[in-house]
Amino acid sequence: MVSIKDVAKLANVSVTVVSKALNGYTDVNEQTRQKVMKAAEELKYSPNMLAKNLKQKVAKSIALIFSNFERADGKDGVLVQIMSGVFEAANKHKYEVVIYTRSLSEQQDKSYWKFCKEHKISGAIITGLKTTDPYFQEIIDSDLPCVVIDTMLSGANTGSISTDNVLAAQQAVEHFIDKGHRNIGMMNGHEFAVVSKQRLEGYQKALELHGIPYDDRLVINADFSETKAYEMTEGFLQEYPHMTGVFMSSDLMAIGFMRRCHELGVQIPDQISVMGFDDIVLSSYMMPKLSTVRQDFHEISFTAFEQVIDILENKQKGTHIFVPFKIVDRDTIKVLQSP
Amino acid sequence: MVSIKDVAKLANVSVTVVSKALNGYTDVNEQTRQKVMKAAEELKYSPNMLAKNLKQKVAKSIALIFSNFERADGKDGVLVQIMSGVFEAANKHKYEVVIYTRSLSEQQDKSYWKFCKEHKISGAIITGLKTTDPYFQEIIDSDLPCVVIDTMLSGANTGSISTDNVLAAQQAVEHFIDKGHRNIGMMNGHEFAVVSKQRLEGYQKALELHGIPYDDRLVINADFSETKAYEMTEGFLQEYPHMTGVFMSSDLMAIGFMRRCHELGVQIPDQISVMGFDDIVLSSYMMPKLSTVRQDFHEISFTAFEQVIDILENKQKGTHIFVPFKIVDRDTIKVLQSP
DNA sequence: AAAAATATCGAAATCGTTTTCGATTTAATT
DNA sequence: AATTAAATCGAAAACGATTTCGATATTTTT
Repeated sequence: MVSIKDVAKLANVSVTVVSKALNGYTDVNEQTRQKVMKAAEELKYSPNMLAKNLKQKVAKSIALIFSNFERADGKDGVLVQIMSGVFEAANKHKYEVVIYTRSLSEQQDKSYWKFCKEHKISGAIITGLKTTDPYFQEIIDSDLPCVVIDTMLSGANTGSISTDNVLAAQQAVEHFIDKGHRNIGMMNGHEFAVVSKQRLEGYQKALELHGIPYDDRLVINADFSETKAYEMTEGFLQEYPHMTGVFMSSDLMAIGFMRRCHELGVQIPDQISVMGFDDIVLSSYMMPKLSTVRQDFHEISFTAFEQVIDILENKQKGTHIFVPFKIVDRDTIKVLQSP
Repeated sequence: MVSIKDVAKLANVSVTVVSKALNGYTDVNEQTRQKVMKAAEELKYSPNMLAKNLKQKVAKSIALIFSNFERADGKDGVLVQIMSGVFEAANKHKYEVVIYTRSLSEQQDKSYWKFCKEHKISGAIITGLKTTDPYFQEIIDSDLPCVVIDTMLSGANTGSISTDNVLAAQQAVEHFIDKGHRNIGMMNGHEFAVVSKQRLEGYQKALELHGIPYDDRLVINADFSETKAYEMTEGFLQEYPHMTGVFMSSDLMAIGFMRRCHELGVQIPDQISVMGFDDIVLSSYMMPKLSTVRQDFHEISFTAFEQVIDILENKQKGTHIFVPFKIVDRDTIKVLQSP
C-alpha cells in the first residue's frame, strides 16, 4: 500500500511537507506543492483515514442509528427518506455517515454509545427510540452530541426534532369536524412512543375546542401495527356504530383498517371516513387514496443533521425543533355537511 | 478519553498484557486477566477501533454501495430489504457495514474504490451499477473483494449475484401462454442494465418455445420509470390493440401502466392482462393485486455478503450465483382458455 | 541438582498520519 | 551592511492500539 512516505520519497521532500501540501497549509511553496500533488497523483495515493482520524482524535462522521430496524420492512418508505435526508446533509457538510442498526429481536452486546465511542464518531442521529429503551438515559447523559427524532428533549449536547404532533393531530381531527363529523374515533399507537401521547393530546384538544365531549372508549391502541389494526377494526366498528370517522395515528394502521373495511363491505368514505398520519408511499396508491397528514421525513432528518453540526461546530445548546407538516386531503373523508 | 494505558496503570501491568488479556491470548495468567478485565470494566474502557484497525492494516468492515441512490425514493422497498440482508449477514460474521451512496445528480469526487481504500475496507457489495458507469472497470480490475448485485461477472476477487432473469422472464411469459395468451407485449427497462437484456432474452425464449413469432415492435422501453410507463401506455395500447397481455420488466412500470389503464377505462385484467417483475410492497396493495415474479432481495444481499466473506476469508474465487425466484399469480392475469 | 521446558510478563517497534517547533534560507527594512 | 521579518522546510513526538521477541520465574524432566 502506498503511504505518505512513498510520495514523500518520490517528490523528494519530507513527509511533513507532503501532509501540509495535501491539506492546504500555507507554509509550503507553490512549486513544491505542485511537485507533491503530481507525485501523489502518480502513485494514486489516498490517505489512510484510520491514521488520520486516529491522530486527530475524532472522525468526521456521524452515526445514523435505527434502533428498531426489524420493523423496517420497507412498507413505509420513511427509512429511505430519513437516509436520504442525512446523506444529503452529510454531503453538504463533508461528513461521513455510518449506520448502526439495532433490532430488539437479537440480543445486542453493544450500546449506541459504546459504538460511537469506539469509532470516535462525532455525533449521532437516533430514530425509533422508545422511552423504555435501556439506553435512553445513557444517550441523554452522554457528552456525545446527538439529536433524536420523534421525541422531545433537550440538554447541553442533545436535541430533538419532530413534527408538531399535537398541532398536527388537532388539525387533522378539526378537518373531520369541519366536514361535519362529530363522532370521531381514534386508533393510536403504543404508549411507549411519545408521539402517541402527543397525537392523543391533539385529538382531545380539537374535540374540546369544538365542544365535543371526549370519550376514552373511542380511542383504542393498535400498536402502530397494520395487522393489529386489521384485527381490531371489526370489533371497533361494531361496538361504536355511531362513529362517522376515525383518526389513525399512522398510515400503516389506516391501511390495515381500510383493508378490513373492504372485506367487511363497509364503504370508505361513505360509511366511515378515515384519516391517516405520515403519508407513506402506499397511501396515495390506495383505493380510495388515503387522506392523511404528511410528515416531511427528509426535512426532519436533514434538519436533525444540521442540528448536530450546530452543537458540534458552533457549540450551540441542544434544543427541540418542529418541522412543518401538511394536511393532505384525498379521498377518504366524506363531507357530511358544509362548514 | 480512557485508553489502554489507563487500564494498564490501574491494573498495574503493562499495556501489552492488557491487550493480550482483552484479546484472548493464552500467555497471560488467569488472575491477571481477571484483574485487567475488572480494571477495564471499572474505567468503562472500550478500544479505539481506529488505532486497532490501523495496526492491523485492515478494518473488519464491508461497504454497501448504492450507486444510484437518487432513485431510492422508497417506493420499492428493495433498498431496505437489501440493507436488511447485509446487516443480518454482517451481524452473523461479526463485520461492520458502512454504506456509501452515490447519486448521479451530484458530481462525485470519489470513486468507490478510493473510498474503500481510504477506509481500509475489506470488501464491498455493489448495487445499481450500470454498465456505462465510469467506475465499472475499476471495480472489476481492483483487488478489492466485491460482489455486484444484478449483473453477471466473475474474476479472482469479484463475483456477482442475481435472480436468473432469463429463466424468470421466460417462466413469466410462459405463465401468460399457459393461460391462453398469444399476443404478449413487453415493457422493458433501459438498455444499460444487464437485467433488461436478460429479461428480453427470456421473453423471446418463451415465445420461441411455444411457436409464437417474435415481433420487436411489441417490446418498448420505459426506462424502469413509473411515469414513463404511464406516459407510454396509451400509445402502446392503441397501436397494438390485439395484445391481450403485457409483461413488464419491473413492478414500478406495471403500476404506472395500470394507473393509466384505469384512467383510460381499460379494465385489468379483463381487457388487458399484466405481469410485473420484482414484487415490491406496492404490488400486493394494488387494486387489482399485481401478478409478478418475486425476487428475494433479502436473500440476494445476504448471499452477496457471504460470497465476499468467502473470497475474503476462504480465498475462494469470485463466481456468479443465482438465487431462487417465484412466480406469484395474483389478480392481473385473465385466463383466456384452459391450458 | 542441573538442565530443559513452560508460563508469564514487558520493552520497544510499528501502523500512517498530523502538528509543533526549531532551523535554514530568502527578502525586506533600517 | 546589519537587522528583522517572512517564507519554507523537516525532525520528531504524538495518536492508541498490536505483536515480536527477549527476559525472568516457575515447573518438569533427567
